[in-house]
Amino acid sequence: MLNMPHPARATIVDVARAAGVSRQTVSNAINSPERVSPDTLSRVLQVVEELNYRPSSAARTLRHQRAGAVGTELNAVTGTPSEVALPFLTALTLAAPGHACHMVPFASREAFPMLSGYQDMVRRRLVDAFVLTDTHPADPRPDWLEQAGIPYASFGRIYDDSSRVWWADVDGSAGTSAAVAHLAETGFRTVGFLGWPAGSAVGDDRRLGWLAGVEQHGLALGPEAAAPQSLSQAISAAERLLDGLAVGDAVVCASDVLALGVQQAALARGWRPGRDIGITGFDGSATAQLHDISTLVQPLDEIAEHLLTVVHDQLAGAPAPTQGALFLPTLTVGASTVTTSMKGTP
Amino acid sequence: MLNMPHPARATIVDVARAAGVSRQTVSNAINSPERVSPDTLSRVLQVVEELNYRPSSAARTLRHQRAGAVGTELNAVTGTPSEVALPFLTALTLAAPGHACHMVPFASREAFPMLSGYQDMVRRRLVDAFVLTDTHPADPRPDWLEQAGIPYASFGRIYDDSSRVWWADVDGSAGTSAAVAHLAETGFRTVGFLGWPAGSAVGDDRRLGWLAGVEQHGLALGPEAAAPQSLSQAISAAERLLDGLAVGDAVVCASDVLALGVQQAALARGWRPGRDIGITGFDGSATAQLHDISTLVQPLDEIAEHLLTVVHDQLAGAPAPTQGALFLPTLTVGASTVTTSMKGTP
DNA sequence: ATCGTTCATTTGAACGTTCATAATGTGTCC
DNA sequence: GGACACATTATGAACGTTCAAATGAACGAT
Repeated sequence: MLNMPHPARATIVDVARAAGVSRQTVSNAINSPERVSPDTLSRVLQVVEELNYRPSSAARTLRHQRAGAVGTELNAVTGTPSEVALPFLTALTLAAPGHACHMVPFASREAFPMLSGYQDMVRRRLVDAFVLTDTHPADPRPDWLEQAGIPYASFGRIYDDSSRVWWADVDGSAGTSAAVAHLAETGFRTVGFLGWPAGSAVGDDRRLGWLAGVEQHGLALGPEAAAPQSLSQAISAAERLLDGLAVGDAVVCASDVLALGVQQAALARGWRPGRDIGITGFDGSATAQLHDISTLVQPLDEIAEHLLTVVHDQLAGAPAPTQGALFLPTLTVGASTVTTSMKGTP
Repeated sequence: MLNMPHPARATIVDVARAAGVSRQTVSNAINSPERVSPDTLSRVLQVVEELNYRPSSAARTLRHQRAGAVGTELNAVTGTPSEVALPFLTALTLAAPGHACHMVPFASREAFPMLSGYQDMVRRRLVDAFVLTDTHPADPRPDWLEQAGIPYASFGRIYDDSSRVWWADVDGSAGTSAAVAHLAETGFRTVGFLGWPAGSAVGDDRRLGWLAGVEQHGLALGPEAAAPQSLSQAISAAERLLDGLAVGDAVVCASDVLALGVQQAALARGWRPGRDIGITGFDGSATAQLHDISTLVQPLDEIAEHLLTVVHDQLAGAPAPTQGALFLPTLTVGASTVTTSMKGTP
């Protein structure tokens, strides 16, 4: 089996030879340029360019005892994957080079993740830390990882224990509150709410923002309803909700799929979204974009940046922050709250 | 800065000492068990378990001159990311351990990918090869990589040059043809088509399957229309299309979004999908699932498996295959072609 | 002239693994 | 009994990098 020869890759010794210096000087030129005299620096860097040298990450990992990589689990169980999973992974991947690391996804077909999967990756020195997603109340992973001494950061609050601070999340309440503000500005006067069945921490939070927003802007509190994250059930719930609303009212929703349900139910009874009824969703998902629904876009870039900082700090032994971090979503306006024929003050 | 001590990780020498053998014997016990006598083997493996030893991938990479990793680019440019991007990445990630490797995603905000990004990852020994996605006619990447001697495999045909064989794709024509067969079985007699504007290789392929299917099953050829991958434009095109169809007819679509457009247009004129009009989409995307549209699900697991085999073979210097590989999509039936009240023969 | 100080650079060692090869023991055949 | 084949285990070296410590040179201050 004649092994395909990799295109000749220059090593640090090749560069050293070509520049007439030692290994270490090349290493310094790259990692601590201030330690190298200006003329040797430029000479070395030029050779680096000529030979297209890049330090081997494997050798670095071996030497530093640090993989320079962060693992993250992809949900592979059949069912509805989170609508923001890919954009979030993309945000992490984009932010990683700024933290001198890269992402390593992993997945299993087991319904529930197992610690051993996480542990193995660390033991094999494939990753130093993890970014968790879809963290839910009673999620065992924060406990596991903490006891195993494995750094992590979670996208989504960690509910069990308020002493856990290694997370970042979207400020749902502020988001729906901002949605109500937008509806008020646009001219809607009564605002209802379509959420998830009570008990979901994320959903309850978003509901509170609706209540606060309606009060703060002196609007009329419309009815509320709940449905799970399924379009058909969202439509059913929306139909009941619309029975209690009139043309000119609005509905704030806890997710984009729920908002889509309201949109479909409205269309079914001939109400034009954005004109006859205002609808806002939550998450900034592709679904909202596709259906032109106003939605609260999660600041995934900021969150990814923050989470990588958090794991980096843990690896560096920096003191833990005092609390998790909340980030504000931003409203993206679609046709579901404003149409070309602007609503005037009646 | 007190560095957080990694939980003590056992090395191969620790295992060797504890088992009373040499490094190499431990290595053999793990990599070539047949070279080790049965009793030493079991003794060593037991110690491996006790100490929870896992070989350092960094040391292996350094020694083998092979990263054991495959890179893949995430499309980070704003716009509509492919609906199957995440499921496909998940499929790759699931298949990777079977090929003794892991995936490394990367991304940039540049509109067009640059070779240098790919080259750097190889030079840093972060990855050995790449899986390309969204390959389009005149895509420069296959050329680049081939000239740089970097192994790759593409999800999606490589159009420029039929001598390129390192790809796998979905058999679009067979897919739409199967969709027509399903519609025929279900009782539809006239079948139209909603595709993308002519010139898209993927779209043209899927259109041919519709034509062939209609002929093969002796159905009536309905009208056809085209729209880009945007819901509003799909709806407009679908409205024109439906004008030329009657209740009881069906439409095969080149994508799930287009199918959604037909569904929405049908609902708008009071036609019940699955009963009054049959609709099939393509891709098995979350959109189709959400809206309960019959769709042709891409066999992503098979494709991922195949692509990893392809890059592995290249790395091993195996002879190139004679052609790319096509995989059949499978039809998932939703409410858009069959409803609870089964269509009988009239 | 001698001694320290500082700066730029070099050298030896180590990170953990596996390849190539050597050493050891175990029979087998004449 | 000795030469040979074979199975099993052990040793040295190398992959490419960076840390810690050593060397050498230039410069003042004494």
